[in-house]
Amino acid sequence: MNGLTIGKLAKKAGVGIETVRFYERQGLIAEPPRTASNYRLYPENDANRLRFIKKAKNLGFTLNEIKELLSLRHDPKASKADVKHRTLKKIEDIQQKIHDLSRMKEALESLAEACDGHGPTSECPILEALEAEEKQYCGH
Amino acid sequence: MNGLTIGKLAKKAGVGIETVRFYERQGLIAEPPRTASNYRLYPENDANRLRFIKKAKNLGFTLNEIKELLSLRHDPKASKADVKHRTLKKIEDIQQKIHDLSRMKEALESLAEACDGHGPTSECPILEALEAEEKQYCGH
DNA sequence: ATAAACATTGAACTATACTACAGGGTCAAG
DNA sequence: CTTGACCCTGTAGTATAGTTCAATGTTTAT
Repeated sequence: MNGLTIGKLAKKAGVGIETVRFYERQGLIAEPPRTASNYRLYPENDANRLRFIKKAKNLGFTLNEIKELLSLRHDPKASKADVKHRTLKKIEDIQQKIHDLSRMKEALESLAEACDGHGPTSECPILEALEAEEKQYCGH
Repeated sequence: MNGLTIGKLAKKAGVGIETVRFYERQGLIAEPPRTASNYRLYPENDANRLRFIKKAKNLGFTLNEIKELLSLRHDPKASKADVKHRTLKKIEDIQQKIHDLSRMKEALESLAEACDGHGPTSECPILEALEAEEKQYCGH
């Protein structure tokens, strides 16, 4: 027994069956081989691909961005230099996201502390969290 | 001259005018005072609020989640303990996101290295990036 | 062998988050 | 005092990411 039916795959990846078919239409997962009775039979590894998509979506990437991320490895019509260039750009995006999340986390930690009655805490740590760097660029 | 018209505010925050009115309808920003001629007049600080919303959206939070985040400070009908509890939960979410992004970044760095012809690199670092921890919980 | 649980397609429907009018009023410059 | 850039409300349309449904075929368990 090799391969997963769409239901097994969906369950393993924690997504809906319809979502799997939707991702196939969108080109996020490859069309799998079919059984004699026309059932899709997925390689086990597609569960990881689906889980990746799920997490990446949770991290604010659109399906199109995720498609790009997944196509970075083995892109046949792209030079190594081009792949490297695009990869470095993605890394920068991600670095920025990590940075923003870290600031948000700090703000929430400061808020949690304020809840203990320990103070003094800034009046509005959450808003401050992500605004500081803008000021440096824009000078408002 | 105190306060920003909706157009000035939108420009300062880097969003569309319609978006500002939409966020007002959704309860993400407060209804501002109006001029005699019924124009909205926003406090300067609302630009920061809008920028926060923009960034948080980019980090994968929905408008509803963002609303919750913004209401954590000064929630009148909630005990300090309750606010603290919800805040700690948000911090965990964020910690998880940072973790996932870090793994993704590592994977892309490994991919970028592979582009230099330095090797050997894993065949599929991107998929591996986010799948490892699942295995530990599910034992597949 | 028959019912329950699963699979197929295609099309319609939903939620979220905007975005674009239409039809009007306001304001600042020349 | 008009022209253009701005604002108002309300409604309708769009993009993204699914979700549901109908009508039908297949597999599995009793």
